[in-house]
Amino acid sequence: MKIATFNINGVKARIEALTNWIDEAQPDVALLQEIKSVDEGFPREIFEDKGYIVETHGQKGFNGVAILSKLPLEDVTRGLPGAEGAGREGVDDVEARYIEATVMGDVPIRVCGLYLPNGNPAPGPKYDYKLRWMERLQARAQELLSLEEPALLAGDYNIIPQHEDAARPDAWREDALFRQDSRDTFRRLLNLGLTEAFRSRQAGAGHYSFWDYQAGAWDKNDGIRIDHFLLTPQCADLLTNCWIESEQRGREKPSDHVPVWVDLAA
DNA sequence: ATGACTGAGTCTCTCAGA
Repeated sequence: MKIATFNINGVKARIEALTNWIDEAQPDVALLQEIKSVDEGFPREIFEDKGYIVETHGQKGFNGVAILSKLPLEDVTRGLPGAEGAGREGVDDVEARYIEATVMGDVPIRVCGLYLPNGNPAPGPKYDYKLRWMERLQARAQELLSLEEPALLAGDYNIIPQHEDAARPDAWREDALFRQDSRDTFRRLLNLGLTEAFRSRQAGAGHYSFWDYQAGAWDKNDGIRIDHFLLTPQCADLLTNCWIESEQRGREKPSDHVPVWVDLAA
């Protein structure tokens, strides 16, 4: 089963590039971030006509996450638990950044699609929100790990885990994506017993998932790797491959992120 | 080549992204 995570930077602006990608790449499951759409505005019929089940958790203007799946989904939940200020009824967070569902293949897989807060400018309230959000994610990851079942947490983490994950790490030293607190909090998440899928298959520098629109970043391969798959042990045992589809960044009217994939023996 | 872009809403400017 092929599962992709893709920060599309606006479903309306990306509809051509996104549908072309779906047609060519044929993901079994796609976890989308930054749909920048309310649920009612998401063009679900376009994907339903291609055979996908569509579950969204959107808001006006910014953020927003979605799951497209060729397989049935069960127990869909929206929002990351543990926010102090509740938003819409039944949803814990004012910002639409998290969705979970169980993909009902031969082996059921719990998939969590997340769009972690950027956190800039740092330090400041937005950075504090990012770190608090990561603590809540850690609590949810602990719950999932305690079930000892296949589960994955994937999406735009807005974290550069290591120096080799940025073309110019010095330029990011004080940025919320690379600050020591951000990396330490990400490391604590991994240390619960999660496997970072890409680094379990591929070492070395030069592998990125985001290139800024500005200053010719793509042409210079001035990128960062911030979109990740974290797998429970039972899910990591199913992993057969993980790769970054960087070619998408060179397409017409691309997102600034590209898809990251896992292939699971499930 | 000292490359200031893109998307959405408040909509010809501002905010946010990373």
